[in-house]
Amino acid sequence: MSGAARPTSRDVARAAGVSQATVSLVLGGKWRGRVSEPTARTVRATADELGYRPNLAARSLRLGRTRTALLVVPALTHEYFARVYAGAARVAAERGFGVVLYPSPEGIGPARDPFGSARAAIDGVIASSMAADALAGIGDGGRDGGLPLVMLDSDPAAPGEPPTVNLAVADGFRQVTRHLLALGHRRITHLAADVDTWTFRVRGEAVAAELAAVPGAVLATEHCALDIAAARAAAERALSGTGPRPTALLCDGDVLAAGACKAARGLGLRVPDDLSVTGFDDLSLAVAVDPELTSVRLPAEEVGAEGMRALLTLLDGGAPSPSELPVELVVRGSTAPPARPRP
Amino acid sequence: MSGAARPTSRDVARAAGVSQATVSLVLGGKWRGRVSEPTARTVRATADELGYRPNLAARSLRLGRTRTALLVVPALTHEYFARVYAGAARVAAERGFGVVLYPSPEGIGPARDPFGSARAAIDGVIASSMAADALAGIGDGGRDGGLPLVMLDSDPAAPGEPPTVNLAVADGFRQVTRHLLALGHRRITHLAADVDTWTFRVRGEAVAAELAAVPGAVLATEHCALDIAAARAAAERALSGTGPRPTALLCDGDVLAAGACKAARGLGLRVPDDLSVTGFDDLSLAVAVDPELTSVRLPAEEVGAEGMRALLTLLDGGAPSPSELPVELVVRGSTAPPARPRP
DNA sequence: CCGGGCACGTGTTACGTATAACGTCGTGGC
DNA sequence: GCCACGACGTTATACGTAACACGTGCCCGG
Repeated sequence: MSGAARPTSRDVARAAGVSQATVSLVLGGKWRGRVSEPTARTVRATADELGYRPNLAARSLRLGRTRTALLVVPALTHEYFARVYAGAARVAAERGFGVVLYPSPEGIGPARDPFGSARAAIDGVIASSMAADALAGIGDGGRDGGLPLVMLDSDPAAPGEPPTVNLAVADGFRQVTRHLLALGHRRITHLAADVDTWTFRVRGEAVAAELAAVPGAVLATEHCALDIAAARAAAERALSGTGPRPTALLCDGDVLAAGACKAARGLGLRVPDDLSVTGFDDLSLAVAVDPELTSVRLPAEEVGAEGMRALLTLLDGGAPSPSELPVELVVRGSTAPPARPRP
Repeated sequence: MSGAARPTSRDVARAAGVSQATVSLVLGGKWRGRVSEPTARTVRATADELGYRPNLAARSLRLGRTRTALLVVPALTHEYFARVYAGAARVAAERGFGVVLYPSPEGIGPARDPFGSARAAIDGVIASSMAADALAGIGDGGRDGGLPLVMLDSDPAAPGEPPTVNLAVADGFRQVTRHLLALGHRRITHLAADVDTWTFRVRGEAVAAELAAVPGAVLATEHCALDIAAARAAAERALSGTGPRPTALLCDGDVLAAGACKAARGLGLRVPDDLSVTGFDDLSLAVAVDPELTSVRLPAEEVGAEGMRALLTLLDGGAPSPSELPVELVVRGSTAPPARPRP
């Protein structure tokens, strides 16, 4: 069925009338001063004609490196992580590397050792901060097993931390908070994801710090899980509690913001006339809902790309410096000045 | 830095006082009647203690198989394909396989041979129909290069087609059409994606066939690209053309439906009171927008899972039968009986 | 008492590659 | 005229695993 077997470097050598070693040298690019130009040309032509592809398994075995990185993310179905993957894969491909995914424990089945065989076939790991829990469960009691590791969206100041690639999340939240304050909002509720990772922890502080600078501004916080239904329920709590109602909901993500909008409509409040809502992440969802969400754009692809660059530097023996990528406030239709208090 | 090197099967053998061959036999599971139970136990214990992991490169080289499949999808950022991946990865993991992604040519850079090195390290390919174009450009002039291949959402009746896993897309469109007809809609516009693959081609026919059975029902079709902005523009064309306005927009996907809803609101039409809109795919987006979309739920994970099962069957020398997975209409708030014609 | 089997392992090899170590041939310097 | 040396390749080996093809003893039937 499959006809001829894949040609090996020896087949190429035979066809070109040289030794296997020469083929390896030429195709490996380290032949300067060892093989003549015409011979090299012949070898390349022959390899091309036979459709030769080096056997990666053999190469990996010989070199002890696999040219494959592992990317650990909590869930690919979240657009942010899909985009992180895309960026990482792009940079990897440029350098002849592959990227294999480990998309969270619950996604892959109840393996005792979740990495399973992948562990042996990779040169390094890029791990999302949100996946740190999964990471802790693997291998030699939570150690990285000696594998080069790059962390995404993890606390850069943590002691003994591996190289990190971060988003300026705190800055993003300061920006969005200032945007609401500038519009005139003074009663703001932070709809916070109940996820205990660095990237989420810094948000509340950033919001509080900005509000503290404005006399009369009051902050409330409502926690919920990272899905629409939970966000809707939390927003309903925030909007129907006793005391004066907040005029703006500052959400930890576009998904939460979408839930908040639904809660508002359910309560007969119009967005943004009666209630301003802000998102975060700037997913495609942000422009799919009505009104479109004021949000904060994250360079997700660049996070993946930069993470991969850092890992490659690490593999080359270098010491990548921690990087922080800027984010950008995108104002759309879900925010407006607060309605005048009812007479 | 990394301290001790990874233990090999020979290290285990030395520590356990047996030969490397014995270790391989025991750990490979084919030792029944060849190695005594106590010896086997000792070997396993020693391997465990040393933290032995077989070197996958070596194993692949020896066996000529890599236990890795390639999944070709057009874009991971589309939730449907992320879910297909999840399903495929789950089944693969159960069988000790890995899944590597090839997420479209534009996503991975302008490599002349897009598969690049991945090509050599895989045992088989699962390809989404939408990625057929990308597939055609690779390797030996469009041939599959002898690699086992499973197609997802591809025409099962095409001659010489590899094994396929399909969704009952036509049935889904018949269901959604009947739903609209049952509500009383007679002027329906099909907002169709301008993608020329089987899974999209069959839709128009299905809708037309259902409408043909109902006297007085008229069908229009508007084509657009698969994104929100394009859908919105197309919907505006459909809703503001001459002649009687359609009372329902039947969309090829939730993304298009979201765009259609925005168009409706922009024109001052309420959904579903003035216009019914239906989606397809039942992404998380369907319940994020307001009103929630009547849609058709696709077992995306199961498509990936079934595709992987078919590939594994193929690799075992079997002949998987084409499978068609059922879909399910989910009625939500974006559809209602048409408004009475204005007096 | 001897030989055949059986239970239990072991020696050896090959997978395809990269590279260190080693020729070989021609040529130029002295 | 001879040696050293550069240019050009080749031979040989190791990476770690799986599995084929053999040993060893030992038991048991004859």
